[in-house]
Amino acid sequence: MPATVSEKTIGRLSLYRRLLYELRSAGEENLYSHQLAQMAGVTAAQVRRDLMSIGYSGSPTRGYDVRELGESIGRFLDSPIDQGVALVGVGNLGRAIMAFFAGRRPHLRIVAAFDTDPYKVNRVIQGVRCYSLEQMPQVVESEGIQVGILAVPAVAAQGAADTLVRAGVRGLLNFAPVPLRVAPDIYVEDIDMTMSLEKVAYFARQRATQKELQTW
Amino acid sequence: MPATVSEKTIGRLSLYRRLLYELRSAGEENLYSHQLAQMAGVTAAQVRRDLMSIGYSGSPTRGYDVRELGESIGRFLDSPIDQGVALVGVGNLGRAIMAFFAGRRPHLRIVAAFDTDPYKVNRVIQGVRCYSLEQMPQVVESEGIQVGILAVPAVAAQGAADTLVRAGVRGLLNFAPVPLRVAPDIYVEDIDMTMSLEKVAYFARQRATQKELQTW
DNA sequence: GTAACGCTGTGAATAATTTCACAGAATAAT
DNA sequence: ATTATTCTGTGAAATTATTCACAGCGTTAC
Ligand SMILES: NC(=O)c1ccc[n+]([C@@H]2O[C@H](COP(=O)([O-])OP(=O)(O)OC[C@H]3O[C@@H](n4cnc5c(N)ncnc54)[C@H](O)[C@@H]3O)[C@@H](O)[C@H]2O)c1
Ligand SMILES: NC(=O)c1ccc[n+]([C@@H]2O[C@H](COP(=O)([O-])OP(=O)(O)OC[C@H]3O[C@@H](n4cnc5c(N)ncnc54)[C@H](O)[C@@H]3O)[C@@H](O)[C@H]2O)c1
Repeated sequence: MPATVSEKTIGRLSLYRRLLYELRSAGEENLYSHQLAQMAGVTAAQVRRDLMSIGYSGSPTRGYDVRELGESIGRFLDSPIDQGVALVGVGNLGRAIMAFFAGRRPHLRIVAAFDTDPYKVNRVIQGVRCYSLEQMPQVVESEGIQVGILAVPAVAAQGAADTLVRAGVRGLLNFAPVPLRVAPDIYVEDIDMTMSLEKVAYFARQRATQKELQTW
Repeated sequence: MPATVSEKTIGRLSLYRRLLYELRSAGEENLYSHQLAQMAGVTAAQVRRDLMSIGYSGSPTRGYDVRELGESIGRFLDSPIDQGVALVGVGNLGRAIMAFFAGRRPHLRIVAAFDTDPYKVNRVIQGVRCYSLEQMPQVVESEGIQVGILAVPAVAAQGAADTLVRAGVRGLLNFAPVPLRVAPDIYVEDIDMTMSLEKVAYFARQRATQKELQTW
């Protein structure tokens, strides 16, 4: 069991757990590494290697217990106490995100939203209260929020990140197409849709071209 | 100049180009690898290594020409002819995406949307016509679409992917939290917000804990 | 019993990615 | 001119991530 677990492994564990949850709903009780691997789109060795890091062991004959493994990943990934999330920027994307996460994982839910638009402040959207920026330090403090989602325009992203971090947030999910400058002990995950779409366009084109050249 | 360029490098090149474009708007004409690196949040060696793959050379004394380098990345990344994109699923997320990409890069724009909801079909949203699923093969064919964005509910994602691929699409940007099963010559990029948020929550917590234990 | 099977857990090998470190080059200063 | 400076481009090294390959085990079949 390694001291630190890589970012990639954490991501895959999250995926495995979701797949296990679906299997459990479907009534499955056991599965082998190669089955989970096929569902997750990775190799069986990868699955077993990832599971080493949480210290869960399967049986050579039955494989893994769907319920136990799911719970084991949960104990590893989730906080023992519920983690509240703050969303900054209640625009088109922000509202879609609120709708998406509403009523999902209770361990990790959006508990407060922030926006500069006075029309949005004090409204309740998807069951979540929208506050003004001035209220952020107080709300983040009182709710014990450690995670922030940035869905503000690019120009406002760095400022919003600074305010969140000053208020006590330790991790950021950033949708603004701007690399954030934060202290090295703050974790930032960027979701850069423009970059992702350009990647898809590049490789789609490349594969199409390769296909044409396929003469062997 | 390597025969194939890694996915990660393609992603960073997309980012570099955006940063260069901003610099150009700000009137900058030259910059060094360490400056671009700092803006992109990577090392200078990484920038130089990435630029090797597109075969653009800078000057040891002036660094890189902002305009030339941007154009050079464009020639490498972009298709010589405009690439149209199809969006499937005009819900909360789909509409936010349409708003976001509307009027951005003309090389790579959403030219058609698809939805099963008869209320949405034949409407024009953000300048983009919404079609029924039955029209997909015909529209994808006539528009020469190679790239698809999936913003449909999880249960509909695999079916929508299959329909897109059958119609001729070679690359997919998938927002549904479901690993897609497609032919190996189809490129898929997943944006899994649940996984990303869980990663942030995990590392935010871990860093916070480390800070507490910081006794050295 | 015990032999055969097909899995897991994991050291070792391999592959991919990043960083180091420095020769070579363009310029500026003298 | 010559020297000093500070960068780029790139082999080589280091690091990180993935895959191979197999010993060992629980189960089943006979
Ligand atoms: N819409 C998308 O699908 C999409 C896709 C990729 C990236 N993004 C990025 O996500 C961000 C939000 O996009 P959007 O489409 O929701 O934009 P939007 O304009 O619809 O919403 C932005 C919201 O942020 C609020 N805001 C502005 N400044 C603020 C500040 N300083 N503090 C708090 N709130 C502030 C605005 O009042 C508005 O409600 C942008 O950075 C955009 O580039 C959006
Ligand atoms: N909203 C978010 O911020 C968010 C975040 C992460 C992931 N997602 C994922 O993105 C997807 C869409 O999310 P959403 O919030 O926009 O959902 P939504 O319910 O608002 O929209 C889904 C849209 O897809 C259409 N649709 C349903 N079946 C279809 C089919 N077979 N073909 C074409 N269109 C079909 C519906 O009519 C609807 O317009 C979901 O898979 C969701 O899990 C959304």
